[in-house]
Amino acid sequence: MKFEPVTIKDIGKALGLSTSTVSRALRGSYEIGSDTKKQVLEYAEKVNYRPNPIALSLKERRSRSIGVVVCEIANNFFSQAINGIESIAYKRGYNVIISQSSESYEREVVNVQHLASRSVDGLLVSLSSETTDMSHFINLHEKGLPIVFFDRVSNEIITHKVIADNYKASYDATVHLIKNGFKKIAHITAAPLLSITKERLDGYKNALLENDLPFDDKYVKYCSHGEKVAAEIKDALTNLLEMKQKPDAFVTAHDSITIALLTTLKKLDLKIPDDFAVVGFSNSNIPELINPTLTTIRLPAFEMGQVATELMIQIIESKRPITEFETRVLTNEFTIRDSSGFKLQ
Amino acid sequence: MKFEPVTIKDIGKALGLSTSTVSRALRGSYEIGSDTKKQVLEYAEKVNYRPNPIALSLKERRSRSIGVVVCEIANNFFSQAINGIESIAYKRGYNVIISQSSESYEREVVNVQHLASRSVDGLLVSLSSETTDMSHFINLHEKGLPIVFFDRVSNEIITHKVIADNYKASYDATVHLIKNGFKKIAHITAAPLLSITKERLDGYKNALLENDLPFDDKYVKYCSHGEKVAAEIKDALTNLLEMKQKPDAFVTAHDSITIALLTTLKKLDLKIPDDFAVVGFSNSNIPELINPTLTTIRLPAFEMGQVATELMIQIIESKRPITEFETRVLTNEFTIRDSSGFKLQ
DNA sequence: TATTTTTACGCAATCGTTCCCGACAAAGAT
DNA sequence: ATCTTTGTCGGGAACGATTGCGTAAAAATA
Repeated sequence: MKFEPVTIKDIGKALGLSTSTVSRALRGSYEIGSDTKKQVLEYAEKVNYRPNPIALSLKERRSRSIGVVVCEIANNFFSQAINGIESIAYKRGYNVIISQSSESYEREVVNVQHLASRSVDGLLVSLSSETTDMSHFINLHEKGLPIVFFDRVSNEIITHKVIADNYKASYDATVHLIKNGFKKIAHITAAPLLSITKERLDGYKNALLENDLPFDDKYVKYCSHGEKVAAEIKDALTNLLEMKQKPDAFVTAHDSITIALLTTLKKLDLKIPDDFAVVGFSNSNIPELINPTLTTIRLPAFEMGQVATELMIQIIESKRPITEFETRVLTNEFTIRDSSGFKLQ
Repeated sequence: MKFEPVTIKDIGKALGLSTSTVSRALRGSYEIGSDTKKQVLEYAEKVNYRPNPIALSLKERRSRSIGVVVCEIANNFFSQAINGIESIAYKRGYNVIISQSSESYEREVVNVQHLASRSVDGLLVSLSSETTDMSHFINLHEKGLPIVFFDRVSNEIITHKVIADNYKASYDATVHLIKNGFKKIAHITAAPLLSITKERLDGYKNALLENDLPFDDKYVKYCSHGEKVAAEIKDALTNLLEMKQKPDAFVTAHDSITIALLTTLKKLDLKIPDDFAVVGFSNSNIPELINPTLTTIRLPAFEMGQVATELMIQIIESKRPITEFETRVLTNEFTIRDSSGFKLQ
């Protein structure tokens, strides 16, 4: 009843050879006679022999698998990124083991330990929004486990990183709104600790300053966006709408925030872009179907996953330890649609 | 430089004990003295000992990992389902290894072989739209590998299955359209081979017949929806619009078809629901933001993933071989919005 | 005190594979 | 004819953990 694949030992027994001979024949070693080699190869083919990856992992201390740590799988950006990861990993013969932190530091730590103990050959990481202490990564990294960060990175570890040009994206978005006549632009963004949050905030801030508009803290709202983004957005929005100088436009720094904002505005029966203009970071596949069509910054999620995985495999398969690391910055797709149309005077 | 975790042997050496004693102490065996036990436990804690899962896998011929085979990760339904899978698997101490077939039979076969050779303890499968030959699954299943199907199932293998009530969903959707005055309802659906396609077609068909409306083959369009759904939809739509009796409503059987249809209708500047009403299967998180708001059938993706995983772990951890299998049918969420509003007379 | 039982631990096999180290024949060199 | 080389192959350890069996010493019993 059990699942019993054929082993190298079985082949040896069947052919009257030792396991070492079979092993060598299978790997095409020069010290095996061509007759024996052919015999083994043919028999192995016949019985559909597949080397046991578990045994190989134990022996070689590598598993040909890559661990992925993200905060959420069911998210446009990350599922697209995972798609990119999987596409490269598959081609290169690696398995992908996925775990999600749900934006929790503790879950992140547990997941990372779990993956490490499963002997993944490397870790592809996008940090949780709670993470400040990086020691769980630093420990493993110092012991030689390759780590590549993407999207949400940290500068506490020197390794390959793959990010989008967040600064430029929110800079461009903000400038675009300014050009269209909006002057009181609010920024609703993710958790303050994240690298993406800082970069996007800087872009927004500098766009304002360079266009002689004031930067005001009160126009910046942070949403940690765990399970309850909608509620957070509503609070933030209520807060913004109660201001004497209420904003006339929003730059949202995250897909779920964008959606929550649009939903909230719609519930309050506020018009876009007449009451408020919106430019959102979003990897949604239907910005054109939203009413009004949504001006978006789309992150190159798929490519980010691909590049991160390529860099990872490069490290894993490198003979000599890698000392030169790079930070790959990919460009976003900024598409202007109706939600950021000209301000009515 | 290498990544060298502490082993049971290291502990034994440090404490002057044999590996067997350490192993037994760690597992709390009764035949180890309490002093020794305490000593080992404390030392293991101190050096942060973690048993090597690879070695355990080799020994116990199980890997505490579950393989997932879906056609696409970056898809609302599947990413939500994977979320459900991961949530249960994590709780029960299992890893999740994901692969995608991209609707290709060949890729599916390769992925399945790959997962099987990695000694996954079980396979969670949603079939590709090309799959007719099930022998790659049958072989493994006969050798004792647990398989649980979800969403896209096959009756060639008797095992647990988790599906949505596809029949009822499309039946209800069709009846709803009929009640709202639509009489020429087209059905745009997925690949003809899939179980979900058949079930949804039956629901649609019977709803028509029971309401004394004719069922017409020409109103049913199949889209295999690989990479080029949009083009397929456009063809199907062109075809439908050229009919003398062109339809006045659509029931779409898949998320990407729904989106492609809406996009195409929008491009052609056709009005919903005045020109055409639409009810779509969709697990999009923004049906209310679409213009007009979209009447949807939402599959319980997360729950399906959860249930499938629970059933899987039940099989894996069962002492005696399981002979009684069930097909769990979960209910969908049918939400009526504007895209299926009353027909103008 | 002598014998049996219990306690507490070690030895060694096992899982599937690789690889170092010999072994031993035939062939070539001297 | 003897020695060295070459070509083929097998033995066995190793990877990390579990576990059946064996056994010394200590404890319990006769």
